[in-house]
Amino acid sequence: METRELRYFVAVAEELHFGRAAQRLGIAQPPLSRAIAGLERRLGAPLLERGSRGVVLTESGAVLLREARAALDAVEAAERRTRRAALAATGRPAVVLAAKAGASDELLAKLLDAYAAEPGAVDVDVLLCGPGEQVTVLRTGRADVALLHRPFDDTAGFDTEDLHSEGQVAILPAGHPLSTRPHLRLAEVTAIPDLPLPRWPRPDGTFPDGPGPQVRDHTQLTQLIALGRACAVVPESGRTGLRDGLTAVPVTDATHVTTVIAWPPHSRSTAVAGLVRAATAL
Amino acid sequence: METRELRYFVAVAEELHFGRAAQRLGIAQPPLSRAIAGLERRLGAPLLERGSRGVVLTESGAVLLREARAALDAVEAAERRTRRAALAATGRPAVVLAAKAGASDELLAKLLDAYAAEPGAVDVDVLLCGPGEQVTVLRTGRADVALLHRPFDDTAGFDTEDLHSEGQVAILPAGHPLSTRPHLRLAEVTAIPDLPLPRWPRPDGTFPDGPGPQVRDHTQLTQLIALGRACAVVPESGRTGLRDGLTAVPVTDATHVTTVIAWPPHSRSTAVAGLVRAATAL
DNA sequence: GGCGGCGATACCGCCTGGGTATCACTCCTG
DNA sequence: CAGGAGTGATACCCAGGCGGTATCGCCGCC
Repeated sequence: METRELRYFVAVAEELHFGRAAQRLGIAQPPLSRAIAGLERRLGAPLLERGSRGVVLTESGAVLLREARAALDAVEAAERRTRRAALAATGRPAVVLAAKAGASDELLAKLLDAYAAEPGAVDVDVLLCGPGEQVTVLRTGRADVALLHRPFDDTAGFDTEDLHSEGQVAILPAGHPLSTRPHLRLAEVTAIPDLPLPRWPRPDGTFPDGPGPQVRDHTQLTQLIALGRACAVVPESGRTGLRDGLTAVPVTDATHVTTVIAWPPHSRSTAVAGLVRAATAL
Repeated sequence: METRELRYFVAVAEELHFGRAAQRLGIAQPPLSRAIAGLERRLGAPLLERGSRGVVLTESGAVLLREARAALDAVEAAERRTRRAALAATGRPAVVLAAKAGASDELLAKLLDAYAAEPGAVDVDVLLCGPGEQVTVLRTGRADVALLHRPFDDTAGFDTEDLHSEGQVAILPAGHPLSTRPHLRLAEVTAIPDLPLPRWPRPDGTFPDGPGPQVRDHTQLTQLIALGRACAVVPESGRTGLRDGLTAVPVTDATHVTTVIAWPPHSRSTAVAGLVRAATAL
């Protein structure tokens, strides 16, 4: 199987429509039909059920979609990491660390300081990501190492070391009746009238259905809370540097959040190893 | 990057010789030279140093070799798993469990029994592997789940659950002076004159240099020990069903061996989940 | 029943991957 | 030192396959 075929299939499987998929791929629809048909023939597996109103994935198609995404990520990572290795060989070597924007600020600063103090430390490019993006950038080789947060991020497929565990707090508009309470239970927070929890985008950029405003980053979130249009439950470290007009109240029964440092399992980079060492020694 | 290019590069990087690589790939040498040159041009990275006596990998080339192998494994896994999904959809679904031949026999039997007793259990095809092969078959989709042994097998990149931990024993010919000892230290075993530890093949099939007979499987090993040509240090469970003429003596300071059940991190198979559940409940 | 939407098929042209022949270079070696 | 062997690069050609346009077959819906 060629990566071209996999890309074609993923496009069709995501669009569930040959025409749109072809458009997205920048080719005409007939070659796309042929390519998918060839794939099905060679695999001996039906991948799509063609109905008169678009297509749906078969069982095998769902398997291939998942596997193809992983394979394409691996190919993309191969390309990126090779390019970066070539750059590192000529110019100043660097390592890319992915972190969620607005999270673990303090930990991140300490980590960068500790690593920079190591002998042989190289430049660290910090790649700030939206929620959930770190896993993708790590898989596709745009980053060499990442700070993730269990259980929010899916650490499966990476090597990880736990760094820090913390409880969560509710962020409320200052002056809200509940903001004076010493602590809250999760059920109380989700049930606050007129202060719904926001909806975060899925990896594909779409939003789940339901109430609550759509939110893409930390700034939007704090702004919405300050405006009294939402509340949020975030790790304790998120209360540092809280803007005016917001209060944090511990949520006693929210799951603990563990910050972990994660890297691709077959990484041989000494820079990554150094960062991990510095992180675990914090 | 197309998988064809990656396969070409891996062949050259492994052979370190365009002619032999081309032969292995079943193509002529010139197209191979062109393909590699194109790859280097598009990546903007030198991959190989051409000397008059063959070629050597550059730094970037070593990175690409590692990444390309991973990517090709992922592509191969996509293909295999899709085919298997199609078969499962029509015929009798099954799950492939990889285990090291001659290891964890008892655990394996108990696991198969326990899983078979579960409601909704499917057929389990047991794929017996040579040492180190399980990791490969799991990565390339020839198996869905595997029993691995830390620290011998590299569990990086898989999800795992620990099942069992045990010490190691030295296997000696019956009648050997040391065979009556209640226990041994590792240094004593490695220093036995005329009974060297055997050499196991590397993943690519070649053997490391050094003393000791070359061994490919458990039968060869026990036979060589019975002949008084070698000794071995194996997990305790390897002493069950020991053939005549062999004795086992505990090695007190050998690292403990942990048997783990491992599966690809993004597996969604209910059969794999069932096996893992049955295994952890043992 | 006609029309619109969607995927499949037919057919064609060109790009590119693969083949053969040959070159350029570097070590050996007699 | 000349010649030959070995290795990768280059030149050139051919054809298979990929992508394009035109069109068909099928289904659902006004």
